[in-house]
Amino acid sequence: MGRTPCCYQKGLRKGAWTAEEDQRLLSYVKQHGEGGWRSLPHKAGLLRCGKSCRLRWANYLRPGIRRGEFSPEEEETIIRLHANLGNRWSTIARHLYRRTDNEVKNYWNTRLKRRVEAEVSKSKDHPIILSKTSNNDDINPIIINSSSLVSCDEDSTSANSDTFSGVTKDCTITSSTTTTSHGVTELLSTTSADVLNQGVPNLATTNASSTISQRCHKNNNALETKLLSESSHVNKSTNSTSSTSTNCICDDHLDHDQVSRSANSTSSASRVLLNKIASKLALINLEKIIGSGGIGVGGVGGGGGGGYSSLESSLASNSTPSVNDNSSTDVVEDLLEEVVETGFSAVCGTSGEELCQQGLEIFDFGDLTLEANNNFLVEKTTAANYYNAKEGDDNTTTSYSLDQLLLTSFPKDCFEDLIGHL
DNA sequence: AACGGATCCAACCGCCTTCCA
DNA sequence: TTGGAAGGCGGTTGGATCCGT
Repeated sequence: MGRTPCCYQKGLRKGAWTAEEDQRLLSYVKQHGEGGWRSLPHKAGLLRCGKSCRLRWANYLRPGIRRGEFSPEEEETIIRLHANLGNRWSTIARHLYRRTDNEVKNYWNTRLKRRVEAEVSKSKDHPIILSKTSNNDDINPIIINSSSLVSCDEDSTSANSDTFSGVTKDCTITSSTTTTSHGVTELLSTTSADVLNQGVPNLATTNASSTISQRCHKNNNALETKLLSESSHVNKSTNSTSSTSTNCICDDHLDHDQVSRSANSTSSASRVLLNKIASKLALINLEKIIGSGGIGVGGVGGGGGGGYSSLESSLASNSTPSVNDNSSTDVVEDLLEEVVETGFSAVCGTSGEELCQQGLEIFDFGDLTLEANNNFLVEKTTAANYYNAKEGDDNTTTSYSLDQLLLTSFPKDCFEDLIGHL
């Protein structure tokens, strides 16, 4: 026996709504407001179940709903968020101006899904090479195959998944002829310290973020030492044709020429892949929720008319709470949820005021725009501007290449610190 | 013009979460 | 703390429309 439909009742109408029914529903809700859906049909004189009324209102009759063709910007947003979030239509819809989840879902299923799958299929022949061919022939380059990125494991319960946030997923890395699975944190650990050193100053122009970059640098040095040691062991104990994830990861330098060659490709397949990487980076930047004390905030306005979320509006009032303040737990959880959903980067401080005093810059890694030259355009603003943001304020943008973006990862223990606080 | 397959999308269904008494 | 009601969400369906033959 199946579950009885929640609104099963003999004599109720189903199927397409008539103009008269719409009018009845519209005028009733105008008069009495939303809610009380179960009793609404009877009161409004409709032979429909409450659920059907709610859906009709939410997806069709509610004032302000935008209908019609999606703009290219909206399409790109859907593709990017879907890569991050999967089929979380209501969440995705919240990032589009006045679109309903149902409409976004339909648009994905009927148009975008096929297009993206076709692009991804094409991209199988265009791997992106992130690591150089070493002088040591035993060390093979890492090749992140585009189809592998697509197959990133979305199941957080996977035995191999990186569990630090519950949302960071495994990526399959193809190295020569072997295929191995890695958490994205591990993947990003391929960033070498000296390259990090070159890149971080671009991102760390303030005291506060310099502190973070120093920590990052320190961690990366330790990581590199460890990996080099492991690599040397592996290279001695395996023959030269075998390839392991370890000897890939320890490679000293990124090959900027190769990265450039891949990143400069103008094929649409490559751009789909770069967008995918951008999406993954948005998740990876969860790790930047860290800090040396309380909690700060990240994210620059919703953009595209998406409006401010509850989190953003609470923060915009310069009232960022301390994590030690129990009354602020909800806000902190909102922050985490927001970061998880959008990929907004977050940085630390104990209050909005303090962040302002530190002159901190806030980068919005959740909303990367892929430029014609295959660089990523990142919105940024100062904490002061963020907290005192007025509608219509423009944020500045900075262009980063793929490898520069890769430098923005931070140690995962920082995130765990924060979880500990909660 | 008629037919049939493909596509679109509003609406339904059932599970899950949240709310509240 | 608990259980029922209400609401939210995502998967799926089926009728309408489009389009090629």
